[in-house]
Amino acid sequence: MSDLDRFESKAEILKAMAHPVRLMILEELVKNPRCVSAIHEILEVRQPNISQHLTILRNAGIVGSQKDGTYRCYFLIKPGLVKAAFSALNMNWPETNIDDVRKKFKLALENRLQQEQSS
Amino acid sequence: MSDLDRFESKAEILKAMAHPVRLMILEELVKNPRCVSAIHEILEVRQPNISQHLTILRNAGIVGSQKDGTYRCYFLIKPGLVKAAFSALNMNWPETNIDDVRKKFKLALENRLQQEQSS
DNA sequence: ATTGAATATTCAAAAATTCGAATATGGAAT
DNA sequence: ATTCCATATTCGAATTTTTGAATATTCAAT
Repeated sequence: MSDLDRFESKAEILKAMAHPVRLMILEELVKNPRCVSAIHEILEVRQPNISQHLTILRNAGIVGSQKDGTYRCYFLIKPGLVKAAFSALNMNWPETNIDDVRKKFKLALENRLQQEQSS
Repeated sequence: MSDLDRFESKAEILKAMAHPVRLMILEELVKNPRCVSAIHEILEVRQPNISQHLTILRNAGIVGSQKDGTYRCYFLIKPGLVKAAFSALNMNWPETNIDDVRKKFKLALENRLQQEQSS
């Protein structure tokens, strides 16, 4: 697997998640499997559009679905992944200290210039 | 903050990360602050394009930068966020058992229909 | 068979993203 | 002052995403 390929599939997952409506859908699905009309009641988004977003999530392998009569039930294929992503986004992360950056950068730069000379 | 707004900013972050080249850049920055030319050496991407991707990451508040002479050093503003995101993506998550879904969905559906009647 | 409810698909237009090419800026060194 | 190096910006074309509108499909119930 090429260096770029390694990230293609991860980018696909992130891209599929990277939409406010789809995030809202996923938040619902974290709590419970839901059929389209249940999602439709919660979100102020037209039904065909919800189906479109669900298709995107399905194609990305993030959700799966199962029919029950005229209903279709959607669920998270890897709930852990979605939960972990949400928790990463919700966490109040500390911000980098700029002085640390300066130190590390100086070191990295010196190493790089040294390598250039020796090669 | 409206229900939709809550997810707008999270979607912005995910969208900014959701590109293979930007993921590669972020993976480098997890290890160390880097200047543009260092990134350019690692990735097979033209320099202006790297600057464009860095601008996207900067606008999303994911990276910051600091000048040193003609170099400009980029760093992660919230390394924890990026690390958590990578670890979520790298983890080998277990997949949902389809029978669990059936049970949960039946329950959720029944509750929903009951609520409709009583209202 | 027909109807109605739940969901999906198609199409088109607007908006956003992507990236190369060319060019610009800004600092260092001569 | 000029040149060189590191980086940024602009512009345009190709592609992709987004969403509404209209329509199609599928199943259940009558």
